[in-house]
Amino acid sequence: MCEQVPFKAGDRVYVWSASRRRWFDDGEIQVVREQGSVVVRFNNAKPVAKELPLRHIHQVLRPATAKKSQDLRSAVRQALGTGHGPKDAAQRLKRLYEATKAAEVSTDTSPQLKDLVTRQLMDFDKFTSWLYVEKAANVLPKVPAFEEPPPKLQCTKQVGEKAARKIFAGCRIQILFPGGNAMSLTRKELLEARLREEGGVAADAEATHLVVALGAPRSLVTDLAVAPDVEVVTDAWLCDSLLLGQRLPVSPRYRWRPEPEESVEVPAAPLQKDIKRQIYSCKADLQTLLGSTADAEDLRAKVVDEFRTCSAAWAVRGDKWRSWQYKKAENLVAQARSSMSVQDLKSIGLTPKFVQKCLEIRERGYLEQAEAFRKDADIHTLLELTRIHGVGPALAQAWLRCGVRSIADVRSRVDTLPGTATGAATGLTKVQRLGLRFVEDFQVPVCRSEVERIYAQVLRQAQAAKIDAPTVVPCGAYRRGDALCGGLTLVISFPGDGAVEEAAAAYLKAMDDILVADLSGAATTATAVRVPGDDDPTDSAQACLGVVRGCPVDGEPMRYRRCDFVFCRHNSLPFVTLQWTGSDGGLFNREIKRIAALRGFHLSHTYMCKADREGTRGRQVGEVCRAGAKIFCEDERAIFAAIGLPYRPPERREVDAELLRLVEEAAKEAPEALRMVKMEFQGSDLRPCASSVS
DNA sequence: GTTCCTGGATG
DNA sequence: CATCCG
DNA sequence: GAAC
Repeated sequence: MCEQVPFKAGDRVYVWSASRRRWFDDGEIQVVREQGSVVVRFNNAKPVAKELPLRHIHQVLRPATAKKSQDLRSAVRQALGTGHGPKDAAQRLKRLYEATKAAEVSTDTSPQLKDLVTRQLMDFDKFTSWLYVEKAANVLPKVPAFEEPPPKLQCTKQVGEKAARKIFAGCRIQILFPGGNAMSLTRKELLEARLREEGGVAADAEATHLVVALGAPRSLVTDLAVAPDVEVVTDAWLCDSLLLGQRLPVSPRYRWRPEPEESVEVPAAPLQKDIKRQIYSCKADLQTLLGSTADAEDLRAKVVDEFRTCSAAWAVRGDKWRSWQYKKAENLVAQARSSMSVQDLKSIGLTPKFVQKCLEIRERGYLEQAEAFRKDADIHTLLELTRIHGVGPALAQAWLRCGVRSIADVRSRVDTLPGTATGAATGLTKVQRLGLRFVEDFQVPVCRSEVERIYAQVLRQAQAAKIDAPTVVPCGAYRRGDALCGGLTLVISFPGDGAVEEAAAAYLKAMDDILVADLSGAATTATAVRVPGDDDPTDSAQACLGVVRGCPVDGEPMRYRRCDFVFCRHNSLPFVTLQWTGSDGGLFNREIKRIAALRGFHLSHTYMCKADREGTRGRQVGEVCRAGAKIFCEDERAIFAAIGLPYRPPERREVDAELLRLVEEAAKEAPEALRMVKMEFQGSDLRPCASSVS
C-alpha cells in the first residue's frame, strides 16, 4: 500500500513555488488523489488551483475541520461573538473578564474559567492573549503558564536577539500628566500599560526617565526639581521605541524642551494648574467613578451594548439612517462621563425616545427591540455574511433570498451567487473571494504589540529595498489608542512634489514578501483626489487596502492581517493622517467635515480649500460647486484651528456631546459664514466644479 | 411624507 | 448615473 | 429614529 497521505481536504499547508523558488504558506488542499498527488489552491492575490506532487506540500498549518473540541477558549470565543468588529470584541471581552472576576456569572461561564480568573492568576492582558492563542488545543492551560512572563515579541530572526530583552527593562519611567490637550488620561494609561508589558516600571518617584508631553508648560517640570541624571524626554521617545521594538537613545529630537510661547498662549485653563492638584483631582474622579457610580457604569455598559446591537441590526437590514441614530446614541452614552440619571442623559444630547430606551434597559435589564434582533435568525445570517470584505447589507440580503444561511454556504456557491445585489448570479467578484478567504483571520483582533511588530517589519522591508520614506505614521485604531485593532493603517509620506504613484508602487513592491493580497478594487488603486479645476497632482493620495502576513509571538499561529498603505506627499500628510485615524464607522470624520463645510471649507482626505456650496440649509451641507485655492496646514492642530474646532488628540477622535454641540453651533452661524465665502468668490479665483455642470 | 453624511468605486 | 461599500 |  502507498504511504498514507498526511493531508485532508481543507487543510492549510505550505506549498513550494517552482517559479519563485520558495515556500508559500497559503496553500489549501482541495482534493487528495490516490496516486500520491494533491490538488492545492494557492496564491492569495490571484487564486489558482493546481495539481502538485506530494513533495511540494510541506506541513499542515491549520487543520481543515475546526473541531468542536472541548477547548475552553473556543467556547469563550464563540460565546463572545465578534460580529461587530474588534472594538466591540474588546469591550465584550473586558466585560466578560470583569464579570468572571467578580464571580457574578455562574451559569454561562465555565467554572474552570472563573477559577482561573478569580484566583487572580490572569490579568486582563494575559487573559486576552490566552483567549486568542490557539496552540495548546483542547488542553486547559496549566496554571503556572500564566505566571511566566508573556511570550516575547519575535518578528523575524533579525530582531530575535534584541527582542529577547524587553525594551524598557530596568527603566523607571514617570509620565507627567499635564491635562488639557497636551496628553489625555487615556493616553497616559495606555502608555503605562505598554511600558509595563515591555519590562519597565511606571514610577511616581526616583525615575530614570521623565516623560513630558510636547505642549506641556515649563512649570510642570521646573516645579518638580528634577535630578540632573534623569532623562527628560517627550512621549515621542516612548512611542517610537515601542514602534521600533527597541529602546532608542535619547537624541536631541527626543529631549524635552519647554515651549514658552505655547504655554502662555494656550487658552486651556487646566494647563496653568499645578500638577499636584491635577493628579489629586484625577484620583478623586476615579474614586467617585468606582465608588458611588459603579451601578451607573454597569447600566452604561448595558445601554451601549443594546444600542450597538440595534445599530448593527438596522444596518444589515438596510436602514442606515436608523442605524446611524442608534450609533450616535451609543457613542453619546459611551463617551459621557456623567451618572446615568434622566437629567444627565438629556444633557448629553439624547433625544427623549432614546432616554426612554435607557429607562427600559434599567427596568428590564435589556431592550426589547435588541432582544428581538438577537432572536432573529436572519439578522444573525446577515451579520455573518457582511463580515466578508466587499459584502454589505444589500448583497447579504440578496444572498439571503437565494437561500444562503452562512459563510459556509457562500463558500460552496462562489461561482453561482451574484456578486452584486442587483446583477446576475454570475459568481463573486475578485475582492469578495479574497474577503472570503481571509474572513476567519480578520475576525481575530490585532493587539498593539503585533501592530508594532508588523510596523517594524514594514520598515525593515523598505530599508532592505533601499527606500527611504522619512515618514511612516501608524494610524487607525492603533493611533486612537485601542487595545485591540481590526487591522493597521500606515500613512507613508514622501518628500517632494508631484504625483506619488511611482514612489508608492516602488514601496509596495518592496513589501512583496509580506504583502499577499490587495483588496482594493483595481489592480493597484490610484486614488487621486484633486481640487476640482486644479491639476497639481502633489496633493493626491494613493491607498492600497492590503493583506499582510502577521507577526505572531511564539506559539501563536500566523494570521493574515488587514494592512492599509496610504501614500502621500508631506503637504497633505496632516490631512491624510486625520482622515485615516478617524473613528469607528467614520462618524468623527463626517462630523468634522460637516463643521468645515458649514464654515465655508471643503475638507478632503488630502487637502482643504475654501468652497462655495449649493443647497446649504440648516444643518445640511450642500454640494461643492466652486472651490478656492488649497490651504496649507502644517499639522493636524492647524487643521482644527482652521475650521475653528478645539484640537482633539487622536484618542479623542469620537463623536461626543461636545462635538455635537459644536456642530450645532457651526450650523447656527453657517449662513453668515457661507455668505462671506461667496463674497470672496465674487472677485477672483472662481473655479467651477465639473459636478455643477449638468 | 421626504429627507437626513463623506467620498469613492463599480458596472 | 444609480447602487453599494468602508 | 429625527428634522423639516
